[in-house]
Amino acid sequence: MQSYEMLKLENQLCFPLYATAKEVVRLYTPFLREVGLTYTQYIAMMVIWEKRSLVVKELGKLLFLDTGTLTPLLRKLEQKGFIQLSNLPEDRRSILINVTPEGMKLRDDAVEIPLKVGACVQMDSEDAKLLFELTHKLLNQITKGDASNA
Amino acid sequence: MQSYEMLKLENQLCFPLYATAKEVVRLYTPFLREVGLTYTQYIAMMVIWEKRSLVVKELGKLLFLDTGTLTPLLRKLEQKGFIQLSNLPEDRRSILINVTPEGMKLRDDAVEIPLKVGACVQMDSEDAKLLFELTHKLLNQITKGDASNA
DNA sequence: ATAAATTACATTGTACACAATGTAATGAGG
DNA sequence: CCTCATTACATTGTGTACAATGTAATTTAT
Repeated sequence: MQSYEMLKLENQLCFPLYATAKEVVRLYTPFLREVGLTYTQYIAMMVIWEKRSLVVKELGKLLFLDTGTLTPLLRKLEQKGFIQLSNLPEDRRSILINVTPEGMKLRDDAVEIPLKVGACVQMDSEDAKLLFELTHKLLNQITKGDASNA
Repeated sequence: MQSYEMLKLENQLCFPLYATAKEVVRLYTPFLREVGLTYTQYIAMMVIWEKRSLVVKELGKLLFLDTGTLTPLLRKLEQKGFIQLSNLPEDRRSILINVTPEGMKLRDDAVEIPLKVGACVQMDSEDAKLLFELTHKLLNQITKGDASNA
């Protein structure tokens, strides 16, 4: 009887984590739409803006996403003209991602987004820092010893 | 130039939140599969186990999910025999969800799941409590003043 | 009582997300 | 060199998630 307590939604840690992540992504949506990106495309572009050039496997490792998600996503980014996909000569199994000039121009439009979203949230910086650290800690804990990270 | 710093993945709070939630859900998957549920079906069943009987709108409000997600999900739970859907006589627009005896039996199989997942995580209870509180705080902040909550 | 607004849910279309499987290229061992 | 395991990505199928739209029932305002 007592053990059913652990099956109550209100006693779960996973649920507020799941729901909050979902609602935060939803907060981004209207701002991202203005620049023609989805949330997942946005975090992919963040990596691509910084690296300029990288391979799909590398991107997947950074975003914790597999090729079943990335393959169609990258094709959409290519269709929109933000990236260019090509074969890596050194290893013809790999796909190289390169940002285009339009892709870099997009960054100038996107640069306001973190501020705009931040303005909607009103979380004090101490809580934000704590939440940042705790989620990173948990993420590292979970994905450590993960075979897919080998 | 400096402002591009805010577009780095590593400086985002949203990303570890998004990735952690995703990976935590993934942790549940093998255990949930043993009892024939997906994660979303599981959190829905948690509410249904506790309430025994409730209307779709109520469930949606508790889970932060809309009918586009819930309608097909509830039909699958009905097909599996865990719930029964019917019209509410007092308001024929509403759909009433009732748990079946098999649905209640499922709870006995599911009762081990929080423990099994907890064993995979190794987060000390202080951090877990903090993370629980911070995500709840942020979730309330975001969904406050939300028209869809009216 | 009746037109108009609202509400509860259903449907459609787009986009993840991932397990499972497939395929071609690379690398390792003999 | 050749076989075999591994790797990087592609494909398929299932299941969310949600915006936008549709529909029928209820409520509100007149």
